[in-house]
Amino acid sequence: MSITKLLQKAVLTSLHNIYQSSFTDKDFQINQTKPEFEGDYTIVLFALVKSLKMSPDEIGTALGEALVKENEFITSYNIIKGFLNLVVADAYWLQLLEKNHQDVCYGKHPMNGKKVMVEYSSPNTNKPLHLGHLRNNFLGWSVAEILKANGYEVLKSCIVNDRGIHICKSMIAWQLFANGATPASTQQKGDHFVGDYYVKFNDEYKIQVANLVAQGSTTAAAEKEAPIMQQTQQMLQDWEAGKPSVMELWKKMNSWVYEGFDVTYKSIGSDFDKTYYESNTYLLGKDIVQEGLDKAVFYKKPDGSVWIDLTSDGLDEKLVLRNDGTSVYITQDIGLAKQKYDEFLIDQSIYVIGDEQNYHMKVLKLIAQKLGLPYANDIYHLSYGMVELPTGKMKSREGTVVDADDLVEEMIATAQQHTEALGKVKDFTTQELEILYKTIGLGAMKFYLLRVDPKKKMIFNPEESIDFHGFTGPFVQYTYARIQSIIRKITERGSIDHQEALLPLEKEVMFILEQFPSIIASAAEELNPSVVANYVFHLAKTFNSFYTEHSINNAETITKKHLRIQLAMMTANALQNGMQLLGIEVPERM
RNA sequence: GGUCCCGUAGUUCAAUGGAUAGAAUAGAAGUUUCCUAAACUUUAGAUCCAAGUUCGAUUCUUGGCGGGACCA
Repeated sequence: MSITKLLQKAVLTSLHNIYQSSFTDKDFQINQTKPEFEGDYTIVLFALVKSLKMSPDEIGTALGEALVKENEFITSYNIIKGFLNLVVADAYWLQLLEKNHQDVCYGKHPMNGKKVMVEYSSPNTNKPLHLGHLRNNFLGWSVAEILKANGYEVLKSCIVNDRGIHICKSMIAWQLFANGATPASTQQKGDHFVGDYYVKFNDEYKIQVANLVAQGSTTAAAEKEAPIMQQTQQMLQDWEAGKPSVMELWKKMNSWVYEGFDVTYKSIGSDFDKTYYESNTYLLGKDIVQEGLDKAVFYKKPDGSVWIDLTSDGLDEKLVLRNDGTSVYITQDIGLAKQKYDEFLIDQSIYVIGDEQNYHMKVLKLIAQKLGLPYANDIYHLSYGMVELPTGKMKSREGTVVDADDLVEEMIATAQQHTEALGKVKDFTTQELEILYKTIGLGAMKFYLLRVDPKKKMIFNPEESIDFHGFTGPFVQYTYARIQSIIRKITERGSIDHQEALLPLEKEVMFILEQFPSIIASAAEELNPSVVANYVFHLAKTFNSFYTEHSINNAETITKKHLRIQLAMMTANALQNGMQLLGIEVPERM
């Protein structure tokens, strides 16, 4: 049990003993004591003042006395302006250390029998991944790991947007301009190759529209009539009709893209237990439309289109089936949500999708609820903010989109430069160096994108992202590597002296280590990896202060040495486990 | 027009309604005969504005101002 829970229970018991009435944990708060006061944890007394009609000092004194008397792990107390500061016994921290310093599972929670699906990544097959996708991928993967560490069975899934007008655009452009070129013939990664034709489409389209406008068309008419657009629309129809030549081209170009994606996914460490393709799911949900009509949740307009009225929930009327009988995104999404639930019997369905789709996801959940679908309440949109550049939003038209592959390459190259400049690993083999550069470069990038609260939009500053100092992945990795270096030199282990008083920095590190299980739990509750990133940095930072101040191998006494070795081991373990939850490896040397 | 989100040091980020608002980076000054200086120490610097609720508000409410997203 965590120390805060122990304290909570102790306070409730003491309060009951003193005042003979029952309280709940909502009647008081437990905070960490501010460093300028003596103590480890603090009970805020103000909330009790009202119900007990006594001064904070009176309550604090009675409570403090009782707590110290009734609990071995609380040694003393002091009261300052309505705050009851409690000192936790050194023995408590020491037994925590002795018990857990070798436990590689420290911080993780037992299986809870619940099954969750996390859908993330979800790329389009008309262009390569960019910076925004990276935030999505790292978030999704990390959230899945965090849930696993909290005892959930997790399925990672991905829906590939492999059909539709945008896919046809690159197909048309390839037909028109490629002269049979392929990724192999141009030595290009498949996703980039296809992405280039998507760009070519837009270039040509722009020219054609301009020409039509010059000939007297209105812009709106020109955009509709441009020959290349007409061809694309025709191709979409052919695709839906299953025309063999179109299907063949579609399959060929998509396979190029998948080859490219595979390389990227492998390098950034994304993986999936189940991949859905929109070409297989886009017809789903039509049966649900009928069900909705039967239940009068949906209604039909005179033109035959089907709608749902969400105005009573503060939203709009929403189209669920077009008058030509084709479905819209929301229909498919409801269909896929049902399929996921039916196929895997999941308890919760998490969607890692950008906040631009907040409205859409709200509608999805609401429709599911109105239809009375059993999984409706377990749909959760993990909404994250867009990644912007210091100069503003990324715009493909202005060529400011940061490509994922380029970025990865750049980060690894930067890691190499820094490492070479420091010259600490000259004895590494070429292969070891390659692994190290990747570990550091990707570690820096993942940490940079995960350290911010997912809900908030973030600014990606290229210069800042390649800085390996301060609040960064390499900082944490470095702390880990230094500890490993010490541990490698250790020849003996021994027991620790429980009588010896803890130094402030020793205690501070243990204090932070104690919180690790609670941190993992709240990261899962909030579905927020930045909680872990902040924690791991804080731990590393505090350990580094301890490390410079106190020698481990040349400690004052042999028992101190044993204690500090255990402290270092437990810290390294927590750092490694915490980083693992973020999808970041830690090197033994750097 | 409607719905929603966001305004914290120069910059990028923290802070279940609690004590003197924390970090990082950039700035200034230091630390290496000693376990990896990708480190450590010291220093200066911020809650958009105005009301309200509260013993207490960065946090909750309302209204402004500024920025962003989405819906037709």
